Amino acid sequence: MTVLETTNPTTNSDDCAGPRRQDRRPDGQDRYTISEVVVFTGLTAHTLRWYERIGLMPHIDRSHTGQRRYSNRDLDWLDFVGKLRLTGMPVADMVRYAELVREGDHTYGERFELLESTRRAVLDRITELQDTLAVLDRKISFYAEADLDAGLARQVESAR
Amino acid sequence: MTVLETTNPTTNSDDCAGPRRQDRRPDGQDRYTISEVVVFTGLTAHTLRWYERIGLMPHIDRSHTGQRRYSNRDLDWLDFVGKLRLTGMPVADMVRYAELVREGDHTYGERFELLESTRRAVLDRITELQDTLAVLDRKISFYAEADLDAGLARQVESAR
DNA sequence: CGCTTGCTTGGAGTGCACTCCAAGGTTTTA
DNA sequence: TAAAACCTTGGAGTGCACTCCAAGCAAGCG
Repeated sequence: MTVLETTNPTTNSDDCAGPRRQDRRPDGQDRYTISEVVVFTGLTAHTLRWYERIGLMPHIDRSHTGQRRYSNRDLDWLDFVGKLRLTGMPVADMVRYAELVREGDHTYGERFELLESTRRAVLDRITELQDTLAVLDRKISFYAEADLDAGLARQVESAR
Repeated sequence: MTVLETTNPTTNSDDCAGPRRQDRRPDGQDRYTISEVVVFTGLTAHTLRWYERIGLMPHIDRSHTGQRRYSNRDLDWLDFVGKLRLTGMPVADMVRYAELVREGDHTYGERFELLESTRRAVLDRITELQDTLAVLDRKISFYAEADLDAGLARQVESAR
């Protein structure tokens, strides 16, 4: 029975977080197989190939038999893409950004604007989350009190 | 041609944010049709019915002919659900919470824990977004410099 | 009364972001 | 050299959160 293409996201061998990304090799010997990149990024091999298909990656180098060989530069790009993903940016927008990078230096302005509007979206989202947190805290402290006096609690809640 | 079931999220008639929720009627005359609730919540009628089907709503009162009549209490619940949705909580978890509420007072402990872990998730997410913001800012200031070099200073200034 | 608009249902469809599969070729280990 | 593990592709499948549809009943107005 072959396992192939691990799917379990907990099999990351990096349970204790932190920037301990295994052992990147120096430029020149940076020809990583897809499964090494899986370890570096936490993405699945499926996802890495899919990123390439949709144009989110630059063209990845290949071995003489056609297997992917990722470079340190590719890893840097994947790190950045991971950050964009954390912002909640849709994949389509990330692809747009990747296209701009491929098109060359004359797209700096547009890239700047894309990042700026992403930045604003992140700031808005943070504000939104902080507001929500306030509501959550009120509800939580209500339940904490209710814990002390479970009988009256329901009436209090319906009154808000 | 019948329009029915508006789909356009910008047809909210509430473009200028704020808590100006139209005109809630006093308790006793609070029997809103589904389309009134659409205006209050910004959700579509489809979504409101779907929330009911999946058990995210308590049983909604009906007119003598079977049409939904929402109460102020239902509106409060939908507001709270909206907050939970903003946290990114999966709908399945919200349904779980709704079940706990239906089950009665003896589930206070579990509700408390659910809210507490949601709270922690929100805090983590805020931290994550702030970290991401730092990366974004570095990238943006790089582009801002590049823009200056490229003679695009005007754009930079207008962007702040 | 007829017309338009609104509401009902179960079930099917959509868009996103993956996620997996089959069938085969490649590389590493014993 | 043979088995085990790893890699390739195009296309199909999954899960989530809606989103829409068809067919028909209900409500408000001139």
